[in-house]
Amino acid sequence: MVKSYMTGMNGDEHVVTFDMQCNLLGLDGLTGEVHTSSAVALETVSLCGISISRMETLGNRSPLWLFSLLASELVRGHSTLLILSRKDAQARLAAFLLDLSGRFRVRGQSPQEFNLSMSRQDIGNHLGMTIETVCRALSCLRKSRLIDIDYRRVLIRDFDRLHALTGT
Amino acid sequence: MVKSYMTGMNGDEHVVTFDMQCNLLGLDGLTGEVHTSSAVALETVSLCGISISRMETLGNRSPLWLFSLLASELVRGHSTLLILSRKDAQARLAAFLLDLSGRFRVRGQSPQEFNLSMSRQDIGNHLGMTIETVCRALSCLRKSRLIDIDYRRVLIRDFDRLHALTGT
DNA sequence: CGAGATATTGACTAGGCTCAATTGAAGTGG
DNA sequence: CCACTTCAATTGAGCCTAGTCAATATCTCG
Repeated sequence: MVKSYMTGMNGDEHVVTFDMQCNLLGLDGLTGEVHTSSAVALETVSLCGISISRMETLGNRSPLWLFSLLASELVRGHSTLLILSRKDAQARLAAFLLDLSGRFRVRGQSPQEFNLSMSRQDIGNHLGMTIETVCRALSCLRKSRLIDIDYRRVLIRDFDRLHALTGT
Repeated sequence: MVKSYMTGMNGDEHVVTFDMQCNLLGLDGLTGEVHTSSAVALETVSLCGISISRMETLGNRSPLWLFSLLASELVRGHSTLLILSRKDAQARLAAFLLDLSGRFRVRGQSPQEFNLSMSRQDIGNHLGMTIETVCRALSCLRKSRLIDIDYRRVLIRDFDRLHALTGT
């Protein structure tokens, strides 16, 4: 798991995405300008660099593939936007956990039980809420029997109600 | 001015972007799947359609141009994300107005005085706040002598302080 | 085991939402 | 031209969610 973040000129950071295996990082650098975001690994990772010229070659060979990739990122961003601008703390957490769950699923790992690689701080930063609110919302979800959570270990107990909570 | 919005399955709408002359609409359709967003014109507009195959041709001719275009949208989305997740009502409005101002500027129109083509409702929806909060925040900015606003007519009186307010 | 980081929980406060009333603008038809 | 309707915008009062400040609790790692 790798987190990507942008840094404001006041030095404040905003966690934009958490990326996993097979994700492409640093697409924001394709503007030709500088990268607007940085990234740090949250655990030991191996990664593969792709030069701009290599990207160009790939683009020539199958432009639609690359377009759709970028467009997907665009759509993903819009979804995140929707959640951030309209949902309350619990709904955000629910959406966040379900997003992670789905990404574990497509990678053949358990969508039901998994470890959070990131701190509460990072989660809160990413979802636009304080670390305390993250804790409280998680506790609330636990008390409602929607999830079990013990530090960074998550077990999803009720996918349906969790999904209903997100309102999407 | 055209607004693009996504519709949740509960029928609720979220205004994702406001687009102007020379903007490309519907890039989300490049996933190859369906478009995730719809668009409505807020005033009389003329527009030019580009087919997927035409996009492919353009992509072959100058892939980097198209990449950078999509990447720019990506970065733009991330900035919006940052504002939505971290700023309060006044800062969001300030950022919104300055964004519009800048876009008028590059199009040779007055960056200082302009008309809002969209309703308070749309603004609130886009910025993730209620219509009442939009009004109150605008009134507050007016009382602070940062802007003049009369219905949809906006005059920016103090760019510096407005920019400072956004905290970016 | 101890130190420092991370997480949880509580009490209080504040910014934004809800509900409600009023004003202003833009038509519409007689 | 004016009464009437309709919708957008503004403003106020009260409430509620999430932020702030503060105190513990638990984990991690040397």
